[in-house]
Amino acid sequence: MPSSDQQANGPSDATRDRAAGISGVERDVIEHFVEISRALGQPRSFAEIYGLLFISPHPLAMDDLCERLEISKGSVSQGLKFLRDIGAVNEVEIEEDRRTHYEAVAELRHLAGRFLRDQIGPRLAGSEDRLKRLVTATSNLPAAERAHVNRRVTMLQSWNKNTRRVLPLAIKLLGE
Amino acid sequence: MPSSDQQANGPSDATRDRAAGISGVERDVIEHFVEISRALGQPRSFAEIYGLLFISPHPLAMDDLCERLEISKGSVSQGLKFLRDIGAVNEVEIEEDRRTHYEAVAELRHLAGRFLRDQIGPRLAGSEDRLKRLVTATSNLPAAERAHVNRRVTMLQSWNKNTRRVLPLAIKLLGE
DNA sequence: TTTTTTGTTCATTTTGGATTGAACAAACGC
DNA sequence: GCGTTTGTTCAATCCAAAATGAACAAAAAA
Repeated sequence: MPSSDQQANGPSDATRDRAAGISGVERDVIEHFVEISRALGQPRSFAEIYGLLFISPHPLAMDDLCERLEISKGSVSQGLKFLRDIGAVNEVEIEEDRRTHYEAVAELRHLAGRFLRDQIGPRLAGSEDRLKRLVTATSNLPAAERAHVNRRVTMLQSWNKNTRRVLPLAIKLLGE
Repeated sequence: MPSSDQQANGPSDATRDRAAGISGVERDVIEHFVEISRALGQPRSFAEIYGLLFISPHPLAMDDLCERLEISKGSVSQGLKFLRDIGAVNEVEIEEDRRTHYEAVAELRHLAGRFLRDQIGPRLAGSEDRLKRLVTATSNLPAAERAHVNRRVTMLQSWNKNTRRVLPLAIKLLGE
């Protein structure tokens, strides 16, 4: 009876969330991650998944996440894929249960580093390409406009360069 | 005739945007800011306003922004309020025109600093409060859970502390 | 083999937040 | 005073992105 054991002992806790077994403290920790992830423009469900894994004392499988967070299987699958891709969760093999379980990677430097590298880095690279093309487009502009536009575009290039220089340093500093 | 002069000379440009006078290069620069701002979770219209001001050779009034970007007066008003608040634009007085005009503040360090201080800082402060309350809530947990939850919450506090320490440094580094 | 369990994909639905536009206020010119 | 111009506010609307859930595939158990 692997599917109903969570009903068997946990749910007498008066502070649990609605139907599923989310205690008050767990809810608060999850909400903490939801807020952070909103600031980073990531969907709420992703943060909920990471949050529950972060506070859980043992790895959880997709089913557990669906039931306890009350979100759909599709969302959990997508969320786990994202979290796997940025290295925020690890797969864990559990004896006598063939479902793959997940645990949260709990190292700030690792998390931030991968997030910045995978989510922000590519955007900065794209910007650089776009700005290069802009320089070309600028060159066949009436002379009057050209000077000013060129100054601005050059400025944007230098902003990009600075940002790419500082991000890796910031990540390194985060590691204590 | 201050309102229609833009129709008098600019619009013969074949690469202009639909009805309003946005040239191809201008459009690209604006789009550049739109992408950056999306990564920061800010509305498109705000980025469009800043972008047009950034590339414009002279300050613009609300009317100009409405017409050329084809967005509503309400949006422009809200966008300018936000940009004023974070110090991304300056008000400029123009002779013989009582409308207040705006110019973009074009210093990366200033922009990033104010944005982080005003938008991210308060969130981090809020987090710290929430985490403090969490520590209290944790203390009346069954001993078995308490140890683990406490370790996790402590970890979150240290992440917060590190982030607050690194952000100002990163801003300083951005200033070349 | 057939059935069940586990997990992914993707077309549709839902929704949070951005945009609109009308009502309003405030400042200026007459 | 009265009309006009400039700018803000906020309820209603709209839309892009997130969530859903059914269809599907793959692997294990029967």
